[in-house]
Amino acid sequence: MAYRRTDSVSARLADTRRHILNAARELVAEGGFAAAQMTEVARKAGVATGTLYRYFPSKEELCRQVFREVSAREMNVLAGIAQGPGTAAKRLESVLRTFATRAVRGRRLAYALLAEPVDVGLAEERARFRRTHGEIFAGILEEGIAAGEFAPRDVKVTAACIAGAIPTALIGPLAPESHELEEKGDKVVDEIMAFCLAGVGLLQPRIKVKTPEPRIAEPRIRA
Amino acid sequence: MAYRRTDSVSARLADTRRHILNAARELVAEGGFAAAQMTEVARKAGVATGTLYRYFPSKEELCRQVFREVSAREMNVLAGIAQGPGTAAKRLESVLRTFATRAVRGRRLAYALLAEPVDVGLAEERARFRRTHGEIFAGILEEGIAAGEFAPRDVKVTAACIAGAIPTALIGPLAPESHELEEKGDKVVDEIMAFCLAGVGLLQPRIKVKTPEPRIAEPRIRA
DNA sequence: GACAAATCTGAATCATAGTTCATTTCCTTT
DNA sequence: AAAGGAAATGAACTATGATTCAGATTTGTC
Repeated sequence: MAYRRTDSVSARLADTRRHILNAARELVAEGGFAAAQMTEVARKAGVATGTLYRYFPSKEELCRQVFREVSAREMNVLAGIAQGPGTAAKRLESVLRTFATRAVRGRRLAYALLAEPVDVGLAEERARFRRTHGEIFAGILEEGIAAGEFAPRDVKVTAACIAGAIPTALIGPLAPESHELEEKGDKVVDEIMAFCLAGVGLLQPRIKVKTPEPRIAEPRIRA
Repeated sequence: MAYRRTDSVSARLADTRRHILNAARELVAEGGFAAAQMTEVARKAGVATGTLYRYFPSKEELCRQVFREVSAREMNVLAGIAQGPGTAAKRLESVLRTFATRAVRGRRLAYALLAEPVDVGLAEERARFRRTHGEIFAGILEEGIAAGEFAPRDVKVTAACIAGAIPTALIGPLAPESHELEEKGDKVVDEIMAFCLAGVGLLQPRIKVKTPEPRIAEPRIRA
C-alpha cells in the first residue's frame, strides 16, 4: 500500500515549519530583514538550507509570512482600540499613544516593518501594513469630524500625515538616539501626540502639554 | 621632458566627469538609484564602464556625489526661505509649502531622495539630508516659540513630525495616486499644511482651510 | 615622427546571496 | 526486514551587477 503521512510526521513537519518561521522572525527582530539570510535562518532553525525550500518556495515568501505574522499583531492591537468604546478623540489619543509606545519598545522590529530598505515583495506587504494604519486613523478621524470633535479635513491626507509623523519622530535619522528614547521616550511620545492631536484640530488636548490659550494673533516681533 | 596635463585635456576630463554625473542624475531622476547601474550610466554618458572608475572610485561614491548635488539644491532653497524675512509663522508656512510643492512636482526624485531603498552609503547621505530638514524646521520653530507665535514644544520632535508627515502624505503607499496629485495636488498640499500648522500650535492659520472657531469643548456624542 | 605617459576600453572576473538537485536518511507498508 | 516513497541535506550552481586590468588609443614632449 502507498505511503501515507502519519500524524506524528505531520506534527514534526508543522513543528519544523514553526521553527523556521521563529528563526526568521528572531533574526528580523534582531537585525532586520537584511539579517534574515537563508543560510542564517537554516542554521538558527537547525535545518539545511535546502530544507527551507521544502517549506517555502522562496526567501521572499518566507519573509512575507514573517512580515504578515508580525504586522498582523500590530494591526489588530490598533484596530481593537479604534473599534472600542469612547469618543473619537479618546480613541485617537489611545491609538496614537499605543502606536508610538509600541514603536519605542520594539524599535528594531518597528524599523524592520516601517523603515528598513526592503525589496519589492516585502514592500508590498509594508504598503498593506501602512495603508491599514491609514485606514484606522482615517476611520476615527471621520467619526470625530462628524461628531464635531475635530476640525473638518481630508481624512486620508491627515491620516497619512499622522502615519508619517510618528515613525519619523521615533525611528531613523531624525529620531532621538536609542539610549535617549530609553529614558525620555515617554516625553517624546507626549510631544508627538501633542503635535498630532493639535494637527487634527482637537483644541482641547487632554494630555499634559502646555498649550497657549486660544487667542487672536498677537502683534509679531520682526526676526 | 615629462608629460604634463594641458588645459584642453583638463577641460575634456572635467567635461567627461560632468557627463557622467549628468547621466547618473538623469537616470536617478527617471528611475531612482536602482536605475543608476554602472553599465547604464556608462552607456548614457558615452564612455566605457571602466572609465567610470577613472573618475569615481566606486559606484557608491558616484551615487553619493549625485545625491549631494541634488539634495544641496533642495536644502538651499529651504534654508534661504528660513533665513529670509518675515515672522516665523510666515516663514514656516513658506518652507512647508515649498517643500511639499517641490516634492509633488519632482515626485520621482523626491522618492529617490526620501524613500527609495538604498544601501548604507546613500543612507548616510540621506540621513544628512533629513537632519538638515529637521534643523531648518526646528530653527523656525524655536524662533516662533520665542516670539509667542507657536505653542511651546520640543522643537526637535516637532520638526521630525513635520519632516515625516509631508513626504508620507505625498510619496509612497499612503499618498494619493500620481494622477490624482496631478490635478488636486494643491488641495493636498493645503491639507498637509493645515495639519502641520495646527500641529505646531499656530492658532491663526492664514491658509484657506476651514477650521472651527477656537472654543471650549462641546459635549461629545457617544460613538 | 618617435617615444612615453595618460587615458580609455569592454570582456573577463569577482562577490554575494538565493536556489537547485543528486544523494542520503528516515518513514510507512507488506 | 525489505522495498519504495517522502523528507532532509549541503555542496554546487546561478543570477545580478560591481569591479578589474591587459591591451588599444590618445596626448604631450623632443
